[in-house]
Amino acid sequence: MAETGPKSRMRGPARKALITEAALEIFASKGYHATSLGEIATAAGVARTVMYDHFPSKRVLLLAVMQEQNTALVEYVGARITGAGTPRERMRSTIDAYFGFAQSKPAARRLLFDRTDEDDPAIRTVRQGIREARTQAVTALLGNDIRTTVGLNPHEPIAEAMVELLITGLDGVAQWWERHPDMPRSMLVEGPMRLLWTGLGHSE
Amino acid sequence: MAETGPKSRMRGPARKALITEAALEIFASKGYHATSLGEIATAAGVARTVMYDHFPSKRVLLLAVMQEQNTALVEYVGARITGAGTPRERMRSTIDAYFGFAQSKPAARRLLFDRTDEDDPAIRTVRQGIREARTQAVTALLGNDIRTTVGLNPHEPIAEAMVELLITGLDGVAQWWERHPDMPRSMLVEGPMRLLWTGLGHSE
DNA sequence: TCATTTACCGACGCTCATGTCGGTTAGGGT
DNA sequence: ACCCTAACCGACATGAGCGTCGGTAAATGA
Repeated sequence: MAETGPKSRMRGPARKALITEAALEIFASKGYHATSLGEIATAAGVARTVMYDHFPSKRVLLLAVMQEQNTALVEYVGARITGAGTPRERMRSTIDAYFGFAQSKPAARRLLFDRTDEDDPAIRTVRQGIREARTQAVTALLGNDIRTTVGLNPHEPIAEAMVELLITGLDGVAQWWERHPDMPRSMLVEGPMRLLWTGLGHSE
Repeated sequence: MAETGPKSRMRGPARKALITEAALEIFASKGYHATSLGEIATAAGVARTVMYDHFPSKRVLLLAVMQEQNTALVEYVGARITGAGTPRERMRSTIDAYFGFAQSKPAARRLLFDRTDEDDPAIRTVRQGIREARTQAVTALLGNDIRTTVGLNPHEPIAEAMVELLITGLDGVAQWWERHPDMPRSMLVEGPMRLLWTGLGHSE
């Protein structure tokens, strides 16, 4: 927990920021149901009931944190994905940006994309929306290449499945990176680029 | 819930099988913390306390179901992955087998591989073991191709990351398939095969 | 038929977490 | 210097879920 000093009374927004920060870490590490508001409150240096001065319920708190981190993600990746350059350059840049996000905000990545606690309808809906936005963005990025190389209409369902393969695969690399943080980011960008652009079949 | 009739007393193992079956479905659909033993008991057609005649605790029940379904997975996929044929043929066969498992036992796939409820140390450990076994098996399957085409020593860490990319990517396709069940399995096998063997870069 | 095993259940105790309410006091505005 | 906004907290009510215990009656077998 981040002790801000022995005793001091903060202004609303500052305390709220501390709370969302703590909530992000704990929700991401333990999941929604396994974390209690008391835990988050303690980590934020405050009594449990103060939570209700800022958020009406545990669920709303989680949803607020998710929205907040999603806009952070969009700031990280959004510009790269629609930028200039060849598709290959844009793809490398996008992958790099996503790994940058995963590195500097690992808890946010987990909270947004790990499939956890989706029994709650509201949580499920929000996550689904975020995932669909990601899929759509990548489809727009790669649509042409999917057509010319794999020979698929990017609007056909099977093309969507291929985009899903890329996205979840790259996210899997990001998860692997959490367990092997010594690997330099550049290598994690170049590896998938070679694999995906070259393919496995060049030996035949 | 599967009503077995108005009233009849089953022998131990039969009732136990009903319980694990119900537990698989509900644990997979709602996650560990969000499901109660009472729910599973009702679905199994029995009072809640009967659960304790078969399993000492909720956690042990989940772990038992996971172990059970993991051996089912090994039966599905194990033979294919070490079978005969070119690496490409074995890879196609393995992908097909995994999709077959995902199709016929979607709840089992979710329970074994979705990253959920890993706050519990025991659950985390078991899942990690299952995932590592999967990674190791695929590394053995593809090690040579990774060397000859991507130019990586299959024992180097970065090669492990690439295997992780493949595995999580394919699992992502399986997840996508749950939401689009009309897609024929053969197409879901051929799509990734073309994508991964051909690569995206043949247009340049 | 009768005894024994065992599948099954209701009621209880306990813990833990959410959300409410009223009160207290620090600190900024005037 | 004083007031009053609002940041903060303790105590309470409520409910859900886990695990225990002792009892009941169905099935089995002799």
